[in-house]
Amino acid sequence: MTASADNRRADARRSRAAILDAALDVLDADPDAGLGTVAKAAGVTRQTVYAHFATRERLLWAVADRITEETLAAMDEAEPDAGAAADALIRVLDAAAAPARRHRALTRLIGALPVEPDADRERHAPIADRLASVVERGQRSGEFDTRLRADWLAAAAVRLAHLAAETQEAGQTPAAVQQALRMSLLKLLAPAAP
Amino acid sequence: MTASADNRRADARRSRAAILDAALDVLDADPDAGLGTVAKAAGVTRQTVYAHFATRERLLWAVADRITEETLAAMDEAEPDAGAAADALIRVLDAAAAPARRHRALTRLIGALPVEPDADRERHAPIADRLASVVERGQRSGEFDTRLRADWLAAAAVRLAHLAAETQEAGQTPAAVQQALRMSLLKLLAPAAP
DNA sequence: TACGATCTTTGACAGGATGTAAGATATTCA
DNA sequence: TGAATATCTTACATCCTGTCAAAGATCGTA
Repeated sequence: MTASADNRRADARRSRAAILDAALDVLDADPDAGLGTVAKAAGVTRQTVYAHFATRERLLWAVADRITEETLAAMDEAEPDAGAAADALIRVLDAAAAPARRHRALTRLIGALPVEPDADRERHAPIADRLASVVERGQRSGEFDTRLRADWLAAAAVRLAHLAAETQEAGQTPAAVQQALRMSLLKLLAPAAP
Repeated sequence: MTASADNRRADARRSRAAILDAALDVLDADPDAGLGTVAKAAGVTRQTVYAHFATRERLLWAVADRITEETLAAMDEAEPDAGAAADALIRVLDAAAAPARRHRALTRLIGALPVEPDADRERHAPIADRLASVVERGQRSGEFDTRLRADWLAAAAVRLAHLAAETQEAGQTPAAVQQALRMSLLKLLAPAAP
């Protein structure tokens, strides 16, 4: 009764992991690559891919989960509970951006998947929650506005961070973009004037 | 030398328009539909589609252009130059949201297309420009903050409007979402405190 | 270590979509 | 009406997704 809920699957686990790794690489380099290409990169047959993921879309979702986990880990490492809420928020936002930036094409691809809104929300819930709790901390401490919902503010912060990332890709200097983002966030989050 | 740069194409124009119309309908209902389905809906053969659009992707871009035009028209009808800048901005933003909402699935599909950042920016330029000039008007009149660039503020407003649309789809009451959006925009755009 | 269960491989197939091509036919404009 | 242009029909090549079945390899365990 030692820890092995995964009965009988030493090689199966290996394959699954290899496929996921390969999918990360291959599909990020070419989002239109077929499962055959992924399989080859994983050192496995196409049919083995199907043995683990019934459909292309399911594989994509599994990859999405993986990126989400990376993101969560990066966020947690950025110490959401330390220091001023505003600083923490920016720090965590920045950390969360890294994995998505690392897998740009793949992120686009996954974002384009047909999705029921509920499942989508549930998928992003852990990320949204972490941000929302930073916002809540700021609201409790008086740093942030309490008239707007924490989840709204958290989501808005994410959007602005995305915009900043894209603006930067568009060629503006990182410093200028960083400053625009920071000022925008501070204005948006600022508590009501007395 | 009368206006007919489109030499020799009375029926060709008809077909092209029919195909575009059909693509709007069909692909919005089912983004995975094949070109055969589009052709049939247009009352045309698949090969005729290829005669007008060398590839599926090109057809999609043509559809995107069409939606962009719809959006521009809707924005212009919302009188960007009338009244207070903040009201105008919200009004125009709201008008711009309608076409995208009308073709939800299609918008997703197009958004997922592989795209060179430059081409993408150029494509959205007319929309961004209109919004930016409303922002500039507000900046000149002292309604808006001048420390942030007008194009940044315009883009930020678009993101927040998107967020509002999604939040509403997620089940929150339109009134609450509208209010959150309005308050957020006003805070973000507000001029620096003396 | 040998067995039985689980995974993987091989090979093959069906269905469907994207593109391409050529010749015949119809439409348009002049 | 005649010449140019667009469309239709038919056909083909290719790629990708999914599915199936049987043989082979690997794993955990008795």
